[in-house]
Amino acid sequence: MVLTTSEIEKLLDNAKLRHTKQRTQLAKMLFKAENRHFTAEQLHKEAQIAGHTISLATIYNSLHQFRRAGLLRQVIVEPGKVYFDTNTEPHHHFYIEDDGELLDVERNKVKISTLPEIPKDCNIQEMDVIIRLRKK
Amino acid sequence: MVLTTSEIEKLLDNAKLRHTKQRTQLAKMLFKAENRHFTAEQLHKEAQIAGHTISLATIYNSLHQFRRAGLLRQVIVEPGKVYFDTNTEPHHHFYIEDDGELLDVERNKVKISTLPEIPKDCNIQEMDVIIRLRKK
DNA sequence: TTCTCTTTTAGAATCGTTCTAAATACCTTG
DNA sequence: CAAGGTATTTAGAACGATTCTAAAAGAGAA
Repeated sequence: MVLTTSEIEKLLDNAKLRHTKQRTQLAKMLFKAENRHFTAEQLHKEAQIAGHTISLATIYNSLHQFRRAGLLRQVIVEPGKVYFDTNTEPHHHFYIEDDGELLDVERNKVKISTLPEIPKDCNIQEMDVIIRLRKK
Repeated sequence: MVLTTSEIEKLLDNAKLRHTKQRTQLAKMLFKAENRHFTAEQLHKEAQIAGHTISLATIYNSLHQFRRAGLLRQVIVEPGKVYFDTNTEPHHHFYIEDDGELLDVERNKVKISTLPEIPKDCNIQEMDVIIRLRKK
């Protein structure tokens, strides 16, 4: 279930981003029915396989633009590499350490009943729960 | 409250690490009454200020040895840098995004009452809760 | 079309970390 | 204590992910 061209246009308009070939191609790859987790490098390879010509720099640029527009979220689970997540709802993650796979955990599957006192001069920005798994 | 030389020796013995000048100096800097969070670079600077001659490579080597021995834990909260934590008990973290400061949150301050179902072929390795804060 | 501003790009630069190979330190054993 | 063997340390190179740079290409407005 891929977005139509006009849906992509709307998405880019909302993000206040011009419609360029590269951004349109990326948006079509990313915003489908199912959410996905990926790194910039993975997406670059995928785009090349799909026959798109897009430089790695543009991938990085676009991912950060999408992120600023609230269309993507970063997930940090491993030193030296950033995952992006098309699921921008508050939720959590399983991280399978053996193969670097990231899986969504719905928010309501982790019930947090007590929170610590927040330092007085701070606001909560976000809360990440990462459940690290190893294969048996 | 710094460890005595013989306490450091015991600590290195338990970790099955030879007593070298560098490891002893680092252990003395790290294992004090209060727990601390730091990066390899920060520790390197600190060691130099204390007048110790220790290369960055040795800092990295030693930190990983201490980690393997269960004396340190890694915390990953930011792309492209690893924090170490002398608190090896299960616990959580505040991360103050403005200045990269990491604070411990005792385990019992976050009560997690429901956990999602774990993929059948996996075991839980660890669970990280990171509460990201911004200064008002 | 022309002008201006934005976007893309290849490649260089950067940053934290790891690797390499040589020098040094440590610990036996004779 | 000296010799020999292994472990450790080190400077600097290498690395991998990411960001930067400056130039070329593209988009939109007049």
